[in-house]
Amino acid sequence: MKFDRNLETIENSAIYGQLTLESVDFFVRMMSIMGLPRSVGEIYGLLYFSQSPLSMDQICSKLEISVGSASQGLKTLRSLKSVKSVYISGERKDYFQAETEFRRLFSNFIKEEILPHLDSASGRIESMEKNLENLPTSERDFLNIRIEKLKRLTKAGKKLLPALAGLLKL
Amino acid sequence: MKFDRNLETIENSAIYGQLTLESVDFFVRMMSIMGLPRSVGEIYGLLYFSQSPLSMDQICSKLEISVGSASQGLKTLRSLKSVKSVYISGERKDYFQAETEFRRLFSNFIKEEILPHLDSASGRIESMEKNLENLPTSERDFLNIRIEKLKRLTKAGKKLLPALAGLLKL
DNA sequence: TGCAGGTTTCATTTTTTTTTGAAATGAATG
DNA sequence: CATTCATTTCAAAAAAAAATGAAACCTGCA
Repeated sequence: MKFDRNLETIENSAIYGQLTLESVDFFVRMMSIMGLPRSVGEIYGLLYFSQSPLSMDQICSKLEISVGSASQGLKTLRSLKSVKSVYISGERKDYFQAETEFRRLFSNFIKEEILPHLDSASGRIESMEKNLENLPTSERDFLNIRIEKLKRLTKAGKKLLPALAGLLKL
Repeated sequence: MKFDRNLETIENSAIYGQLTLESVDFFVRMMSIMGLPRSVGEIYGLLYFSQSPLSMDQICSKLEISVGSASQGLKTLRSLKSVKSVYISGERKDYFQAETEFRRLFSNFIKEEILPHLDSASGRIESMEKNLENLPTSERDFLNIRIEKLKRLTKAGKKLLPALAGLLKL
C-alpha cells in the first residue's frame, strides 16, 4: 500500500506544517484499514488539525485533489458524521470542520459498512439451511454443525460490533 | 463490490452443491470486509464445507482459479491460522482443511493486519509532538488537545482490538 | 546425482477502485 | 428570473490490487 502520494507536493506548497502532513498520513492509513479511499483520509486529516473551518476549494487546493474527489470524500465523511458544515455569515460556500469524537465515527462506520453485510449474511445462511434438506443424511450432521457455527458468528457480530464503539472511552 | 464473478461457472461444473456456492459467497464477503482478496474467501468458503481435505489442484479446478492464486491464498490463510495442512499417507501433495475456530482467525487478523498499523501510528504521533515545539504558543493548546486525542485513540485500539477476539464465545 | 511431481515466485495482464474534470444541477443574489 | 458562484454527478482516465501462468525452486526418491 502507498500512503504518501502527494506528500512532497503538499509540503512544498508551503501552506502546510509538518503537523498537518503527519495528520493526513495518520488518517489516510486509518481510513485505509477501514477500506475507505485515501481522499477521505486526506480530507479528514487536514480538517482534524485545522482551527478554522475550511471550504471545499481550500481543501482542494491544499491537498491538490479534484473538486470531484473533495465532494465525494466530504459526502462520505458527512455520512459517517465525522465532518460537519459550518455556515459563515455572508459567505456562499459551505465550510467544513472535523467532528473529533471518534466514537461516533466508528459507530457510524459499523452501522453503515458492516452491519448491512451481516444482515445479508443471515439471509444467506437461511438459504443454506433450505438446501440442507435436499442432501443425504450422511452429510447432514457435518453440514449442520458448520451452519450453526456461521449462525453464531453472525449473531455474535451483530451484538459485539455495535457495542464495540461504546467501549471507546476517549 | 462484486461477489459473484464465477458463481455460474462453478455451478455449471456440477461438482458443486448450492451449499458450497453459498459458503464461498459468504466468506468472500466476510474476507472482503477484512480487506482480503476474493480468492482467499473462495478457498476458505470451499474448505469450510468440505468434509475431506482438498489438495491445491482440487481447489484450483473446483474454484477455477490459477495455481498462483491458490498458493497465495493458502499462504494467507495459513498465516491467519485458518487452514491447516493434512498429510495423507502415500500422497505427495499437501491437503488442506479449514480451521473452523473463528476466534483464532480474527485474533490473528488483528495481530497481523491491524496492530502493526497502530504501532506505526504511535511513532507518527511522537513525531507530531516534536513538531509542536516549533509552533507559536497561540496554537499549541488546540493542537495539543488533538494530539492527546490521537494518543488515547491508538492506546484504546491496542487494548480493545486484541481483547475483541476473546469476546467471541462461539 | 538426476528426475518428477508439487509448490512458490514474480513479471505481466486483467479487473477493480479511485480520481479527474467537465457538464448538469442547485441556490443565493441583485 | 437571469446570472454567478458552488456543489454534485458521472463518463473517461489513471492508479492500485488481484489473478494468471510460466519459470524457478524445492524435495523426496530411484
